Amino acid sequence: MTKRKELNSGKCPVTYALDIFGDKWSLIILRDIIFKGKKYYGEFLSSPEKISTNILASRLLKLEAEGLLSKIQDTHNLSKYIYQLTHKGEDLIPVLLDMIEWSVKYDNQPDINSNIINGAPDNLLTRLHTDREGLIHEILSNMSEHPSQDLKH
Amino acid sequence: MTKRKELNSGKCPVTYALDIFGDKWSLIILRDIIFKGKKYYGEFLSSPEKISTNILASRLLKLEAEGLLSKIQDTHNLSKYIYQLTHKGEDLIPVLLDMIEWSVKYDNQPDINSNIINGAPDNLLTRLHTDREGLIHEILSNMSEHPSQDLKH
DNA sequence: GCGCCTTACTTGTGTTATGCAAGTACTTAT
DNA sequence: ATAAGTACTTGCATAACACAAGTAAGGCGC
Repeated sequence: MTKRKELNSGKCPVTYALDIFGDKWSLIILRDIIFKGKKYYGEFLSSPEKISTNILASRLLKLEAEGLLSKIQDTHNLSKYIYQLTHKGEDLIPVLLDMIEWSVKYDNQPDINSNIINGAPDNLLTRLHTDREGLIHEILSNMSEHPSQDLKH
Repeated sequence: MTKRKELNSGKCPVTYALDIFGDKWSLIILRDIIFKGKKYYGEFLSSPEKISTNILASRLLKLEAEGLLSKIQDTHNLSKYIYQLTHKGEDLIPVLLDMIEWSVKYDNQPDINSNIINGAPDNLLTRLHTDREGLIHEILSNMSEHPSQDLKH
């Protein structure tokens, strides 16, 4: 019983979101950061989806410009840069989680259900319903935990 | 404390999803069906985002081929076809809702918060947290309620 | 039946985005 | 000093897209 007004405001929220991350590569990059703990340009290049170097550079620039990522120099290797999520980027985790839940439900590849995303928290699927908040917090703490892996000292 | 295995399964769930609806236009079409109650080719064309006719046709074909939409002839006008969501398509509503929530939080256009999506249920934002299931059911019932609008008798 | 409008596309053409291979500049390791 | 690592940039071929026009089938008035 909802009224449907035909007036158009400036921009619909869905369009706002799609203009920022509504392409395949942006979300692949975000997935790599969120679930695989990646942070370097070279790490993104090594993903099985094989993103081109120019596309990766342009997407990182755009995601940074839109405030989803921040780029800082790695103090332990000045030729490397660390890309990490801002709060605006972190708040996209629910979108990714819903997409994963949907895919697992409808992708009938046999091997996919046993191995959701390499590096994602255990029991991700069941916890989506029972402990969504805790799951998101674990993902966030996993991300901040990982930078220390690369400092070999 | 999650183990990160480096083995790659055939296809990651995020990639599966993106290969199906990971472009701007597919999600615009789904938004129009879900929140605006649209169902005809001509209605999709009239959206403010101005999708081209050939792109619309190719996307409708793909979404149907992927099982997100079903296409049936309108029995009251045989030159028209009704595009409607399958269950697989309906299960994308949570993704759209999360995207809307994210956009409303970060899009600082002043007029956007007062008028979320024309035709969407009232109090959508607050109900995202307090009554997510009920909200989804209302969206679904809104969709099935609307076909009767066009049968004038 | 015969125009004429509506509806849902298809086709052709120019422009934009992407994919791929190679090259550049700076930093680090030997 | 030289080589290797890292993060890009550049040039070119290909694919996707936007735009305008055209086609085909159904509905409607007469």
